[in-house]
Amino acid sequence: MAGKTTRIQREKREVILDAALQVFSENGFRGATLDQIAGLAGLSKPNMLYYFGGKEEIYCTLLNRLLETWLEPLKQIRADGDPHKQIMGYICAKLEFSRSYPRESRLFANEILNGAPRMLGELKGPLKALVDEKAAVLQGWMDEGKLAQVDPRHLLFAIWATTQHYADFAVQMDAVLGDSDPDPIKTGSVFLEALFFKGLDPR
Amino acid sequence: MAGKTTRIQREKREVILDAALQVFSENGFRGATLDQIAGLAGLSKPNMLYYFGGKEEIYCTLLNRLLETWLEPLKQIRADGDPHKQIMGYICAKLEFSRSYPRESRLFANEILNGAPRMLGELKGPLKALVDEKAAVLQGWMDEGKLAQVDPRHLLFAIWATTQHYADFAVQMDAVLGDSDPDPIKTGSVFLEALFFKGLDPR
Amino acid sequence: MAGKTTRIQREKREVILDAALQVFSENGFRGATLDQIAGLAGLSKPNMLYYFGGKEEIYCTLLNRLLETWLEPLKQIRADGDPHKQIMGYICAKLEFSRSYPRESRLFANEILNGAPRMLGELKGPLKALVDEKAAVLQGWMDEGKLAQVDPRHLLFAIWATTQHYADFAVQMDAVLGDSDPDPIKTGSVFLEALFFKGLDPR
Amino acid sequence: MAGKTTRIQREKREVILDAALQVFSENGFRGATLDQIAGLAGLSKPNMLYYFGGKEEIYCTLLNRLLETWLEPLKQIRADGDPHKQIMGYICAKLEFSRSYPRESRLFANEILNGAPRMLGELKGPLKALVDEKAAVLQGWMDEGKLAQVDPRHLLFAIWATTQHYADFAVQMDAVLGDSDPDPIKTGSVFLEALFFKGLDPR
DNA sequence: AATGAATGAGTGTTCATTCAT
DNA sequence: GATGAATGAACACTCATTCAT
Repeated sequence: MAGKTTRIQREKREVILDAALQVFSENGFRGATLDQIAGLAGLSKPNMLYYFGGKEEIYCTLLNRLLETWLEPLKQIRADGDPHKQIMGYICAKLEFSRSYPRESRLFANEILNGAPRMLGELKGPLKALVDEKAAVLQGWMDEGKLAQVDPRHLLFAIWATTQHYADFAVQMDAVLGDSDPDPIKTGSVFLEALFFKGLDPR
Repeated sequence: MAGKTTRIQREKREVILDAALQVFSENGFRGATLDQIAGLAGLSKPNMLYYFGGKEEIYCTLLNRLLETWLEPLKQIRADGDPHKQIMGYICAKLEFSRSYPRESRLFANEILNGAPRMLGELKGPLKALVDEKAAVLQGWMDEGKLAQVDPRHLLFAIWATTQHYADFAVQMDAVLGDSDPDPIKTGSVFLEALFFKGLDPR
Repeated sequence: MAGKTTRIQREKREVILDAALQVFSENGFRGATLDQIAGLAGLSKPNMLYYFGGKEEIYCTLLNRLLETWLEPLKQIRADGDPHKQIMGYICAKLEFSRSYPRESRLFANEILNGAPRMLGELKGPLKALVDEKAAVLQGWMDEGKLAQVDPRHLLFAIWATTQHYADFAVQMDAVLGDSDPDPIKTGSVFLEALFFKGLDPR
Repeated sequence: MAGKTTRIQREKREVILDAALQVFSENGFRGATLDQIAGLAGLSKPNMLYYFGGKEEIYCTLLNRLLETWLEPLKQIRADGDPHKQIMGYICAKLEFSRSYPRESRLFANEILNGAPRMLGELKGPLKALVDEKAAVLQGWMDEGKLAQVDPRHLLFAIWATTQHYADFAVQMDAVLGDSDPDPIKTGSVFLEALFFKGLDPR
């Protein structure tokens, strides 16, 4: 019995979160209104607030969820794998994320752009720790001569920047590309693999 | 007489625009309030609206100005120059822009992220035309064997993404880098030059 | 069957009324919320409204009950008793009421203070009648020389004011007394008895 | 010039405060609405909030003002005066206050009744200090045999209770008295002077 | 050119009450 | 009897804009 009720609750919460993701990613925290979210979710505003305590709570729920999946691909980089394969795999995973979850990417970008008021702790804590760890892995590969000697953290920044760009700046890309490229992310994938493969070649 | 008044008017408009840039870049269009801008500019709200018709007008004035300087570095790429020098120069110019005008970069990013409702025309028009032109230049260099064969537009995207990242995601960078890197843009410059130089090498 | 259900119903109603008394006396009618009351009573809000028609009904039920016990001590004053004993007994009874039922006293005070919108009829009817009756008793004692000649109604007002003060203004008393007086009502009892005894002495 | 503008502002603030006093004293803090106050003051709600930061600020402004005048009569009690005259003067002053400022008295009573959440500090600080000081004066008179030996603080409580009763419980008094007493405070004054004069006689 | 004052349309949130089960 | 869900009406407060001077 409790299971069934919970299922309904979960479903409604999902509907709300999905609508909220849409609205927050398009308008940022302050720009979004609960009216928009409720309307998109097909609920009355007070009813929505029956499932979530408030605007902030909805937003933070989204952010917290996002962060988990956000860090996941980077965690997959293993020191005992082939450097180029690992990095290419990471780039592809990030691009896939931009393709499948562009709204999440824009939500994240919006938060950072506005100074990350609700996520700075996560960035300075878990993210920094993970980057430190993986930067050491990259540095190890460079020291072994398997990778060009570059700053490992800035390499990660470049991967983030280029791959997330396909989600965050999609409007600009579409405007610039017109109808010429039916699948920009595919084209981008080919380009980025080439760029980073050659650019990181140790020779 | 009109000349003297105009000078004062221009100065006040500059003060307002500077304050507006600050506030809009930190909070986005909807997140910013005229109170904040007026306060930062040291004017009363009604007085500010004597110089600008409204919130939208201030914002659009900023955007329009921005676009001019935004396109400038790209225009500098000349077909008769050395490909690598030209591209490295562009990257440096973009990075310098991120260093000197991070607020402008974030303003632009915010606008794109939110769907570019007030700039889509500019993107589809002037920007697309310029990109088409310069993409042809890049393609020419590639055809001449002076540059690796890659998609020229996505190359531009990558340059934009990586260089603007130093302004738009500065908060994240600072969080991840801690106090270790006193000048991340300098480090980034070295890294990006290496990446793109090697990555675009025609061999 | 109806008897058994009724017993449960009565018990639940008691639980609700007790919680409501707590909340209403602390926050007034408008300041109190059904959520608070239901939470304190350990019931769900809709379930609580199964037992009472609404906020108003709960509140009025409390008020009506209160009035009965409120008038009770005054009724005990008998014309054939000893004047001083009767009056001292009344003062003591009122003080005991302030000690044992401070929440009821504050509920009453709140209602009067707010203009007695839900109790004015009771005041003008039963209360006035009772006061008129007992005022005549007091007047009789005065005419017989057993009590100082004072306005009997204002004497009652003074007794009400001073005794109820120990419940209604308890917060202020505690603040003023600090920790010096472990039992202010006891001290007050001694004081009030002295004051009224001497003050009403016919000599 | 600044003076004239300030005068208008002050006048509006006064109008608002007067309306707020009316509404808050009738309904308590939570029971009062800004709509009521603004309507009574003849202003739109946002315009009212142009003069005061919010509901709390209006309320606290009232409370702070009140406290000053509230303590004033008690301060007038002088150790070198005649005990009975001083006390009778204090009672009269308090009664006058109840006559002239019944809304202020009810505002105060409401705040205390609800636990004094916004005034407890003032009660424990300045009020307690003043009471301690004046209680010592009273005690001195008692030690000199000029006043009956009673607890001086509870004497003050009794004076407060009886005099404020004429403002706080006016509705009840009117209901009980009907039309018989055209000036209850006058009658009360006579009664209270008799009560306290005889009640505090040292013999 | 500048400002105090004013306001209508929102904006997040609360709450008593009702509905469906 | 009991509860999760839903809602309309309020409510405190914000904000871009306008008006009067």
